[in-house]
Amino acid sequence: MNIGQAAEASGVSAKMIRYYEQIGLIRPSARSDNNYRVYGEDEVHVLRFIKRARSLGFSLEETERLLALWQDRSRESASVKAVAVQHIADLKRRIAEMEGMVKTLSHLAHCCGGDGRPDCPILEDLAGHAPPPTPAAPRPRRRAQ
Amino acid sequence: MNIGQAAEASGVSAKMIRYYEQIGLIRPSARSDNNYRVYGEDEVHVLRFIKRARSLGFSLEETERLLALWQDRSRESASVKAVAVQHIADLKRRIAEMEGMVKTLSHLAHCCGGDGRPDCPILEDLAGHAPPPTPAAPRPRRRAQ
DNA sequence: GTAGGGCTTCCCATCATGGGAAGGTCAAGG
DNA sequence: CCTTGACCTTCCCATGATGGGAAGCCCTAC
Repeated sequence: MNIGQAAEASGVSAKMIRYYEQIGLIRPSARSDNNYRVYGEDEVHVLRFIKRARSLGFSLEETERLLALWQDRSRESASVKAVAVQHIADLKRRIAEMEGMVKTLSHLAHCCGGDGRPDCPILEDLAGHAPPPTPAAPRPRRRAQ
Repeated sequence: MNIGQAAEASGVSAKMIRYYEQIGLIRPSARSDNNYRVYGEDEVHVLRFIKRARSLGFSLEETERLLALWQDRSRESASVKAVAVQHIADLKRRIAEMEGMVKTLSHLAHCCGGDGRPDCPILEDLAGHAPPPTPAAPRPRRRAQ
């Protein structure tokens, strides 16, 4: 199986497969005579594992730990659970943070007329009730080059 | 006021102030004889505006739009509200995504013994019930150089 | 005069992913 | 036999927002 087929079969892009190999998340695959990467079922399972872990929000570093635990038959499930529990806490923290933003913004948006007049509580909040500086907004917007 | 004082007064790091200037989010400050950046109250207000917008999760691009609206006295509050409403929707989408992760993970973690035995529903889920490939986990972990 | 702290620019790293160029390889079809 | 197109290879660059740090200039206090 070439990298394209492994990508198809696992849902991980070829680009990412090469990257995972480069950073040592997966081991270098075998190569065929023409120097193409060659994959088997085992490798596809590993890629699917990574894909699933990523879709649950685990970082590549956490994914690496989980992968190692998966392949360690003498693991203790407590080790796995610890990684998961930590990640859940992290997700909850980020969710709470965003919910705070939503709460504040919803309130402000609710108080904003959203009409043709310039008065806007959203801007007032952002400005901390300071008057806008007279100079116009910057236009060029050339990002770092 | 030098950049360090402006950073102190606004809560935006000196590093970031320079960056914002570089990408055109704020206009280049005046310079003193010794080529130091010089800031006044107006600039600090702008920086605080940016800081507040960032703390509400707005991207720098959205922040730029809000900044322009703030400085446009003939703005329509509808324009501001549109930016906010879009951002709220975005936040809600991301929250929902993460809540899905939390839900799945909480269930799996709850079902996991978290003891000294190797059996682990978390790994089973990640693996899609495939057996772990025999090769040990990769160790080197040398990131892209 | 020198020590320290602040400022300047410039480069690099993060995290995970994608885009794209330049070139090798292979199969099908004219 | 040659071309075309679809693969594959490596290499470099970009994203978004931020921080770290080096090398060198400026100013003030001792």
